[in-house]
Amino acid sequence: MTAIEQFLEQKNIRPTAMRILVYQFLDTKEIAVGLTAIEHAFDKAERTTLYRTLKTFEEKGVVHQIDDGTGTTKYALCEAGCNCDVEQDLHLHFHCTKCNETTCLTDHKIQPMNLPDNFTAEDVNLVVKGICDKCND
Amino acid sequence: MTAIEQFLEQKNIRPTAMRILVYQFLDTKEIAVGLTAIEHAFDKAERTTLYRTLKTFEEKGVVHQIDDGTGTTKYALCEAGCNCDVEQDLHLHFHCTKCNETTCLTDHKIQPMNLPDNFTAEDVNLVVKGICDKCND
DNA sequence: GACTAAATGCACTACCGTTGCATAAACTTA
DNA sequence: TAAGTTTATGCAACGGTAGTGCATTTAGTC
Repeated sequence: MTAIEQFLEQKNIRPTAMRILVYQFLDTKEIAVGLTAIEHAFDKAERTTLYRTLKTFEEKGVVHQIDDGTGTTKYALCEAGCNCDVEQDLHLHFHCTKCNETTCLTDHKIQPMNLPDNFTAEDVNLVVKGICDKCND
Repeated sequence: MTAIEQFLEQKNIRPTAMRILVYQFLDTKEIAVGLTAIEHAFDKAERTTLYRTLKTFEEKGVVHQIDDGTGTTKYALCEAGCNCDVEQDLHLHFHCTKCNETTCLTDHKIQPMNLPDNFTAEDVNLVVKGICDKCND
C-alpha cells in the first residue's frame, strides 16, 4: 500500500484509482485548481466523479475550497495540520490576473477582524488580485 | 431635473427611466443586491437591460461589484468620494449565512497586505461570512 | 423633421454546479 | 467463495448566471 493510499484511508476515504490520481494531481500543483482544469488533465475523467471526489475530499479535510472571485470554485490540498474550519487558520489567496492562477499564501494568515456590534464571524475569505511572481519577471 | 438625474449626467450616464429606477432601488437598499434580486423588484424589467445598466454604472464608478462567495455577483452603490479602484479605499463585505444578505462594512477598511517577493497587488476582496446583527437578535 | 448614436428587448449560447438514477466495483458476512 | 450490501462511478439531465448578437425603439443633434 502506497503512502497516498494509507493517507486516504486514515482520512476515512476509500483509496480508489480515481481518487489517488486526483490526489496526486493536486499534490503536484502548487496552485489551486478548478474542476474543469482537473477534468482536462485526465482526458477520460468523468466530470461528476471528479466533482464528488473533491466534495468528499473537502468533507474529510483533505482539500479546501477557494473562491478567488473568478466565479469558479478552486481546490487546493490542505497542508499537514491545516484546519480550514478553524478561523485562526485561514490564509489568504492570491489570484494572478495575467496567468489566471490562484496561489495559496499559506504563510499569510488573516488577522482576526473587528466587526460591528452583533456581527459574528464564521468564515473569512481574503483574495488579493494582481500579478504573481512568475508573471512579474 | 431631479438630483438623481443630475448625478447621473455628471457621471456621464444618460438618465433614462430604467436607470433612475435602478439607482433609486439601490439607494434604498443598505445591502448589496444581485441581478436577479433587482429583476424581481421590477416585474417588467428586462434582465439584459439591468445587466447592462449595472455594467455601465460600474464603469462610471456609480456602483461597485462584490463577490461574496455565493457565486452570484452583487452590486452596491459607491459612497460619496468612494474610489473603488484605489487600493486604500477597499472595505470589507459581510455575508450573512442566515438571511443571505451581503452588507458593505464601509467603515472597515482593509489594511495593506504584506505579499511575498515579486507579487504586486491590484485589488483586494475580503468577505466575512457569519451572522449579521439583524439575525443575531 | 431627418439623421445619428445610444439604450432597450428578445433570443440564444456557454459554462458551472448539482442531482437522480442505473450500473459497476468493492467490501462484508455467512 | 458466493450472496448480499454498501459505496463509487458513469450518464443524462436540470437550473441558474453571465454574457453576446441583432433588430428595434428611444433619445439627443443638426
